[in-house]
Amino acid sequence: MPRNRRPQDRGAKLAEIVDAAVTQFSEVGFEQTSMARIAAAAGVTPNTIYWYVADKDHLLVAALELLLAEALSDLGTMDREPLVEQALWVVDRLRRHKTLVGVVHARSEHSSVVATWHDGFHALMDEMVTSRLARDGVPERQRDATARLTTFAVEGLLAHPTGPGETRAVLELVLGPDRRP
Amino acid sequence: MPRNRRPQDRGAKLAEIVDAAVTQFSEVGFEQTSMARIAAAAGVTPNTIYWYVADKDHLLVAALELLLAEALSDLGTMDREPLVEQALWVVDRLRRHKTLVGVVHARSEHSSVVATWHDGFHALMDEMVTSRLARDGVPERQRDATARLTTFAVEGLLAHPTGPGETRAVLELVLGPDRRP
DNA sequence: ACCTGAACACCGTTCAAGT
DNA sequence: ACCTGAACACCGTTCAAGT
Repeated sequence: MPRNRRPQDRGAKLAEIVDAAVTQFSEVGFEQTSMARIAAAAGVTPNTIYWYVADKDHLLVAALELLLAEALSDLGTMDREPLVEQALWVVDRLRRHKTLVGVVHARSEHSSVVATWHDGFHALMDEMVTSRLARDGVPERQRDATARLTTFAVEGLLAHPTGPGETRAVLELVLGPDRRP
Repeated sequence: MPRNRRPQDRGAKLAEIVDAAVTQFSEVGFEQTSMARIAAAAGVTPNTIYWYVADKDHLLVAALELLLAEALSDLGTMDREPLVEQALWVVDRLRRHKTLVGVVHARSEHSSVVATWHDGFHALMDEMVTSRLARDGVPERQRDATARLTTFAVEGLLAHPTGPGETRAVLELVLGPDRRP
């Protein structure tokens, strides 16, 4: 009778695979994580993964989308906090997945899915930061460059180990209270 | 009679291999470049490379060292130019090898040679920028964070495509003329 | 000292075959 | 529709063997 057997399992199984990928990518690293390893963690055979995702880069994008969605949802809570605090929170939150910054840049060169996700991510970041800068009264001429610089600072802080004081100092240099006129 | 046959060839051959690696890494990308490809470009068999370098990561470091030495030597020419111009020149100069930024970050996680080179590179950058900031009269408290931010900005500009105006705007935001009191 | 041919373990991915 | 066993082409690296 059921035209599609277990119609809700499909999404659930995919989610399991993506969850396994997120964990392995962040703990072991993208390149060091074989499809076989992810498959084992998800309780399937390596080739089964290919029924759910096209290839390893699509799996990376799925993992990134999940991570981003969670982070954005949590970030919503601190909507009214100063930008520096929000950026600081993002850095702290994503430190766990710092490996992925370099991986995204490296893979973007030769995988169009990753490149497309990467572009969209930056567009989103730019838009979020720019609108908040506008709200804070930063003059329009400075907004674009400040938004770009903010993203670069966040990526740089993620990719390189920096102490708490240093991290705050860098972000305040970009978004600091002295920037509000 | 010669205890070591062709004593000067050793360095020359190594240089050929590293040159081939630099070219292939920048044109095709590090991951996409197989040892076989580098070997072919250098006119040797794949396994011959292993007589000169320990592994692919050591070859990457050799390539980075060559690139950095060349860039620093050329940069010496513009020692007296404003910092913004120097940074702009560096970005423009290294755009050809932009792929390597992400690769270094990605490989640093699991290769100690690459990690060590990466650390040294940042220490050098910090020192260079800090000393120039001091010369420009930037107060000591701001120097460290500004130096860090400069590196992050340069890396960000390299990793992401940005137009000339945008690139300059970002760098001026960090090092701009308005920063001199 | 220098270089090679042949092999090793492993990788992402495919595919014919099962249910 | 979903999953698998077995295979494919390729990878970085090793090693015994040559000169």
